[in-house]
Amino acid sequence: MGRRKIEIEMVTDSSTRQVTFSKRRTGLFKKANELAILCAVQIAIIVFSPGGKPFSFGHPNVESIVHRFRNQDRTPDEGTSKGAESRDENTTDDNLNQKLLDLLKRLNAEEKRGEMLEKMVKAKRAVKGQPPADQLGLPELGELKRSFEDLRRKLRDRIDDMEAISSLLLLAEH
Amino acid sequence: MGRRKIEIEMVTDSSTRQVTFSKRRTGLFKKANELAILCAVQIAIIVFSPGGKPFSFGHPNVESIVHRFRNQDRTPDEGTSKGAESRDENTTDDNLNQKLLDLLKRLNAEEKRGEMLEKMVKAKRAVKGQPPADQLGLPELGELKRSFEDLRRKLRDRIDDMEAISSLLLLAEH
DNA sequence: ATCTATTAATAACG
DNA sequence: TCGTTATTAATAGAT
Repeated sequence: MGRRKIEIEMVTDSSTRQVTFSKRRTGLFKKANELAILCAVQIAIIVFSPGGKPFSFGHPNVESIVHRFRNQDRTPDEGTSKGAESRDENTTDDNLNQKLLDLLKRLNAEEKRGEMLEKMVKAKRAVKGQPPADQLGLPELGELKRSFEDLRRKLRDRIDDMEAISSLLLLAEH
Repeated sequence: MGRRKIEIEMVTDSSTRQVTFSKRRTGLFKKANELAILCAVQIAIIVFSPGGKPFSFGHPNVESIVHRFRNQDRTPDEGTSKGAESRDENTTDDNLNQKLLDLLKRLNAEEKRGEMLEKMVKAKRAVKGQPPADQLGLPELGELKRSFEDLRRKLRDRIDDMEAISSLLLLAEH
């Protein structure tokens, strides 16, 4: 679909290959977005450029979809498309309650973490004012950053749980 | 690119939607395959059908790509489709602290919500045991569900904040 | 980055 | 789901 038909084989010229990558990645993400909207489905794409840089597309976001995919026991085969199974049917009430309780357990765990973060911020504020405002490079920053990333990861998992639970509630509601 | 141009909005007829999903998924996977070969890159796609069935494409396979993505998880030049990106430039230290404090404020707000959810679960447990386990359809379910969705929405926002803050911390670190 | 001749994808239908 | 085809959309090569 260009001035000429091309064979599907590696583009040898690296410059051309990069251009092709950029154009086609854009097109692919656009298609993915259309699919998500037209069919109201979740979709995630991860692709590494020829230079090894990661690019991703997610509707609504990559992480939750990856998580959902991993939790789903039925693994469709790789390389092509293949359907697996739908939702678990035997959703007992106990099952539901257990999930809710698990969720609450995590909520509490993260409240603690929230408190920890608060302390760290206070500590950081205390030492503030002296450094040239722009580059502090304090050791606390690294820790703070790690904490954030950890918390973020947990939050993502929790969102996944919530999506699952919402589905269950929807089913229970009829 | 069919007999008629269509708007990118959810296809209302479920039968048509399923057909559209199948065709476009096939087309998308084909494009992904071409991109992988033409540019010699790794790519993975995960998509859930309208019926909730998982489909995947991976070159060379989904798992290795997801793993690679998770490990060197740095924010790519490009990212998701939705969610208005902000990425502010002038990152002063005050700026940073303000963001951290805002985040903590939200954390506290959600702790309260967590407590509320806990109460609701307790209430639900109390009335449990009588209903036929399968279909309770209690009014509480609807409320619970709404609460979850609301909380989920807030969590998503918070993740966005955290991503932004992580970036800021990364910058501050050098 | 933009342009456009050409090919490729697909919406509607059978 | 599969095949056909009128149309639209993506893009290869050039600027």
